[in-house]
Amino acid sequence: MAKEVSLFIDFLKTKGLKLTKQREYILDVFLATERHLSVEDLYNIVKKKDSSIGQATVFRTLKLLCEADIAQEVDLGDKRIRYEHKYGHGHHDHLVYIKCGKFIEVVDTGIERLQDKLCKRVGFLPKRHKMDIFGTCKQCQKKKR
Amino acid sequence: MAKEVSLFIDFLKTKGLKLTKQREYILDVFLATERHLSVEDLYNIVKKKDSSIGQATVFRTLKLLCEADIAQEVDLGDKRIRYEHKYGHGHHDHLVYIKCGKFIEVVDTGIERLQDKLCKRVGFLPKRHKMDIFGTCKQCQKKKR
DNA sequence: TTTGATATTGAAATTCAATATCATCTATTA
DNA sequence: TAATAGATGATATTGAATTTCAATATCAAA
Repeated sequence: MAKEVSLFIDFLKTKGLKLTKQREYILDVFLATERHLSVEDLYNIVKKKDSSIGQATVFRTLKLLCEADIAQEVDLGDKRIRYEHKYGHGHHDHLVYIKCGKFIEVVDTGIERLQDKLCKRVGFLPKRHKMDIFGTCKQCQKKKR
Repeated sequence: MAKEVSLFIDFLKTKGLKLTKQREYILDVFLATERHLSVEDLYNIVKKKDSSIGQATVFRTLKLLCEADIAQEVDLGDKRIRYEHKYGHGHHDHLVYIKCGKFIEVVDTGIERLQDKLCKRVGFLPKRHKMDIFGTCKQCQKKKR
């Protein structure tokens, strides 16, 4: 069993909530998918296997997963909330491939250090930051569009 | 007359569009406001002076200003599209003050350089990026919340 | 001027994702 | 088993973004 599942069970327990088969299944699918999913994306995958699961449940489960620090929202500027895996993924930025839709997570300690310096310089106490670089990967650079 | 106004006139001309008093007034107010405005924000300011101007016109004018490179969208993660001045403001990142809502524009050449390096390292061709740091300024750090 | 072609406007309608509501349904416990 | 609390899925609602549409304004040409 993935660490995330037992984490989720613990989280639900402390909140007085229940592990249902819907929640379990939604978490399974979420963990198995290495992409930035919107609620609708995840719902579409989930309903292929079990068409009885409703979009509302997917929505609510994702919120719970965020509360449990298993998932987190990402904003890639496409006007939809997307979710990514959080557990086991420390702070990171994104390189987002604008043509193929893939992304990679990066951390550059040099950049992080300069960000802190910059904040200190102007008397700013940083709480969180986001840095996303949008561009194309080698494969995509060959494509017309 | 602000440079932006003549820019806008030129833009409209090449597009076969007209400079109306509504557009002119909306641009005036936009330029006079040093904040990240949503359509609604700008509309609320505009209608104080001229209550006959509709929200749709503000919306459309902001889109035109973006096309003319006078304004640009900013996404500060509050789930609304905001607009900032673009003309005369080169690329920059933001330090956003999460309590008082102010922000400053920053450019750190060190960070920019490291970003480019990072991209080169993974064979990624960057097109655009955004980096926003959210935190509190000195004044706000004293406040409870 | 006047006209006619075209662009613009404001109000209202529509869209779309996010979220809330609610009448069941389901598990667990007394 | 009954009672209780939570969960579910269908559907309704919200709110910002965007489009529609009939009325109006603009401007070059007559």
